[in-house]
Amino acid sequence: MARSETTKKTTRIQRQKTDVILEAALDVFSDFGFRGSTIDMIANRANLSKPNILYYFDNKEAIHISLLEKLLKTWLAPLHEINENNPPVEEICKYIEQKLNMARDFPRESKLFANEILQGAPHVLPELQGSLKDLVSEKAKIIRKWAAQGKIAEVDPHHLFFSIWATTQHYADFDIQVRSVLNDETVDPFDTAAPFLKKMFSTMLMP
Amino acid sequence: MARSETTKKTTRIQRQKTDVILEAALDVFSDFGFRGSTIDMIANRANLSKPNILYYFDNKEAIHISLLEKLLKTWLAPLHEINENNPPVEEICKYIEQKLNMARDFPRESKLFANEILQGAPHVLPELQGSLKDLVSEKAKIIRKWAAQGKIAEVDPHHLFFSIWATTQHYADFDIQVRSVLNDETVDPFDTAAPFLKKMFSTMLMP
DNA sequence: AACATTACTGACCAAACGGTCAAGTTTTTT
DNA sequence: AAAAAACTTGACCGTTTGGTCAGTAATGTT
Repeated sequence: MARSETTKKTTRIQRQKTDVILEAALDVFSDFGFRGSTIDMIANRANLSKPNILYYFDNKEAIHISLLEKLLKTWLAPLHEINENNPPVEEICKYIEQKLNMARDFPRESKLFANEILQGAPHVLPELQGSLKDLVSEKAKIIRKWAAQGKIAEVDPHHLFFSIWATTQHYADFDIQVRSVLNDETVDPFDTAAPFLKKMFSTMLMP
Repeated sequence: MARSETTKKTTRIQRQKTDVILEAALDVFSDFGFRGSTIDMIANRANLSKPNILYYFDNKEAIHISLLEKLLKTWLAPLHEINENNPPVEEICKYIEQKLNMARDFPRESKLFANEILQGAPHVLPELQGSLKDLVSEKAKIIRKWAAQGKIAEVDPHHLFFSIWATTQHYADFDIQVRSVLNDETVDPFDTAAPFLKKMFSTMLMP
């Protein structure tokens, strides 16, 4: 077991080093996937020795899981914020903007998550079937309520969320393809994506 | 160099075995990514010995590249079919349906491609910047023409394609997440996704 | 049947990898 | 200042992995 987990107190150095390691690991894992990454790559990026990494984490998998746990919390935060009492279309557009900003500002996290899901979610399947599913079905109820009240058009709430996730995360995960196809360095894909997506979803939701 | 590439003629056995190998490799690569897959895993799945695999392919990378080349051809076929002279919304909806059917019927190919792009497209970057970019800008012209003629609403053609790709492929690549959130084995996600996506995009394109 | 070509495999190798450990250094505590 | 605790690392180990090769078996050709 990693030394840092045997004691109760966390020291200053422990906090600093685990942060450095996780930061480096995010770089590496998001670029090469779990199996494509090596502890040596993480150690080099973090300017630490391999045994030093393993002093703070039990093994390679523990680093990965630690990253995913951190990620999941921030990843679901915007969805939590959807509020039944605010104007529906505004609320959805705000959610889209937040998700798009996250894709722009945290592309490594998005790719890490995409990698994990692509491989069948070996580490986060319980969370998908638990907290994520519950949160989504809670928010789906709100969407259905809005539709029943005539505030928005009738739409399948689940597919609405899938589409928002897919379109926003696409700009982080498929970044290289987006830029290859656009091939116009003067324009940031995210700047033009935001109005496009907002228009698309608000048009669909218009009663 | 692989024996099969040194001679001009391809024998019956060569065609059979390379097919078996590529089929097994698609299984493995789409599940574990390039780096997460081993030649032994492919050999086991194909019921062949490892050296026998390497008799037909130079190395692991050659199998991967061979798969990607095969994939790219069929992957872009539906986009080619978009015809300027047909009714715009129908034409886009047909494209969406074709892409969604491909995600349903060829999820392994979709995941293989997603894996490749996520890792920065090390093997297909030239194709993205070449044939894909050219094809997309050709079809973007058609979209803009339709809009100028008032046949559809004004939309950014590139983001339109990105959104179609993202939403349709999402059901293959993020399959595990989709099913975790829905958790309703009685309904096939693809069946309900089709009308949802068609409605979303046709509403947006309505002039 | 004799020969040539193609197909196949067990044994092997070097490099890469995840992980360990004893011994040393630095920091904190008293 | 001394003792204790926390931190760091070079050297090492067993396993996995991509790939080779010499020799054998099967297939096709004349």
